[in-house]
Amino acid sequence: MSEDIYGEGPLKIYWRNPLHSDRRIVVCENPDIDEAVNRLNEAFSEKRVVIVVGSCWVDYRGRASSKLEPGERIVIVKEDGAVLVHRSKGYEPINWQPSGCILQVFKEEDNLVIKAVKRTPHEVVTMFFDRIHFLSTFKLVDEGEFSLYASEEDMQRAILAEPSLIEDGFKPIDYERKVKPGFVDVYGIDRDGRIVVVEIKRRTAGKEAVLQLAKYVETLRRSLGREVRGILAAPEISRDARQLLLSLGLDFRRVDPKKCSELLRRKEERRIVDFFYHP
Amino acid sequence: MSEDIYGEGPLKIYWRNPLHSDRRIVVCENPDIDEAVNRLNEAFSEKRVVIVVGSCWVDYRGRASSKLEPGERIVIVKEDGAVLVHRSKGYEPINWQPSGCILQVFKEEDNLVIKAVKRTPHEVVTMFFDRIHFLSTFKLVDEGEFSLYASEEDMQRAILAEPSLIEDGFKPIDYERKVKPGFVDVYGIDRDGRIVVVEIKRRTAGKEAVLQLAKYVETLRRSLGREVRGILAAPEISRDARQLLLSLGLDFRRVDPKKCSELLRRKEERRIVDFFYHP
DNA sequence: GCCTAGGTCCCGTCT
DNA sequence: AGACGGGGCCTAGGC
Repeated sequence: MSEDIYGEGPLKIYWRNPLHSDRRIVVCENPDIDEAVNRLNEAFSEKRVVIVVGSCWVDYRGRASSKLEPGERIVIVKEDGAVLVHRSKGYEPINWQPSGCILQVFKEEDNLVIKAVKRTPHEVVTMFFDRIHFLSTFKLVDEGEFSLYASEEDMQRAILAEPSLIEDGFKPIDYERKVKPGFVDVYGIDRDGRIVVVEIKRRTAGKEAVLQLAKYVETLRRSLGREVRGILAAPEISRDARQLLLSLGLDFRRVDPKKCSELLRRKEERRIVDFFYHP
Repeated sequence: MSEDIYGEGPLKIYWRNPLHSDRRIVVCENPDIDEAVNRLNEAFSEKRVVIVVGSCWVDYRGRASSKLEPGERIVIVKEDGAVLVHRSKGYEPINWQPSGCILQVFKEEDNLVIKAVKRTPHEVVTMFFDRIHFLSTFKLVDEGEFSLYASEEDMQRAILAEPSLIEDGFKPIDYERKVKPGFVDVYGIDRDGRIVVVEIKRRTAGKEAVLQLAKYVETLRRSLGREVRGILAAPEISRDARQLLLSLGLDFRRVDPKKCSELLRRKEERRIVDFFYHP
């Protein structure tokens, strides 16, 4: 068995000093059951993240119940009590417990037992290990922000379904329309009968987006020999891009990708309800 | 950096022998980027399971897109190419890729980059590591069977084996029967010879379940040109759903998933006993 | 490839 | 608390 301990600092490493108070990472290779029990108790009380790899079997009882026969798996226990039992294949854990469950660890008949209990609904996952290949516990530092964006395609579909997202009276004619050097996202006419080209961007539009729109507008203007309006639809536009947009006589319309995907979902829902109640 | 290698046998351990052909577990603590690239390439080509713990940021592009700013996380890559990025809290991975994606690993500007690409839909998850706390790769041996009880399938089988769970005189004719778009869970006739459609839910049935049943009843009524009864079988039904159910002239029957699985177990037991004692 | 439906779905939100 | 709907849902099964 070897053990390596890293300190708080990003690069300083403490070797074989389990008592160092700053230790953030503890790795035990091939620990015996007693040591594993100690390490896990320590980890659970300190709300450390735990990874156990070893030979285990698992019982689950709750809304349903299940039995997993022995085999080698990866078990993760997180700071908030979430538990995941992963096999060597597949996206999903074979057994699990969502966050907020209470953890117990003990030795029973020479096996390591980890019990994760949750209430409402009452559910119990019990993991039995007869061999632990390795066990590690961590204090992970993670303040990184996570941002999720809906797709540009959602925005396009939402605009086609609800053209007033661009402006009142806008009527789409076509989309993904081929113009010489590419595809126009949406193409239509405004309330005064003028041709409109819409360029959609899922994120803050920069000068590149403006130039792309300008290119399409210019191409169409020439090929049709008539006035063409250009509208940039995006959640935001950068200062420089707005400047450029105005100087080229183009318009900006704020469109939020998330709202677009919600709008689409609502439309779909209504379609189904209408089908049932007015068939 | 230390490294420990276990052999095929359950207890025999090979220390610091990276060339041993039987190695099943490789653990690298605090590896540098080049070593990590080598280990990962080796692991991916040998379809080993990988766990990486370190400081990383993640980009996702596909149906939607997302950005995860730097922080310490656990990344798991499985034999079949499934990828999971886990933060220190929560049941769900913050980023992921389902099984079947193609993996690339390389060094770029002193960072370790793991790229997981999937097609249909085309999706890319890119993970950048600037520090790796530890990296381990495994050949997990896992042939253990998994059994789940009290699923909707158990309820279906129980109803087919014991149709009085629905009502006295009910006779099932078919199950998983295809109707225009979808499948009827159980299909049969009641004591008065009327066609019955049964929709099974393993938990409290909501309005959606009622609408699902209504859809099947309506479709069959039209295609058969005769009366069709609809029965929703579930442990509970929500107030609103019950209201809707009644207004549509459908019935509810309380059926408990656990009792279904017990019934099946008892039937199975009896079958085995009968086989041995009255062959 | 599409569509349909289930899941120990999980999770946020609202009543 | 329950109820409802969304999800990069994932996954399995049919066509």
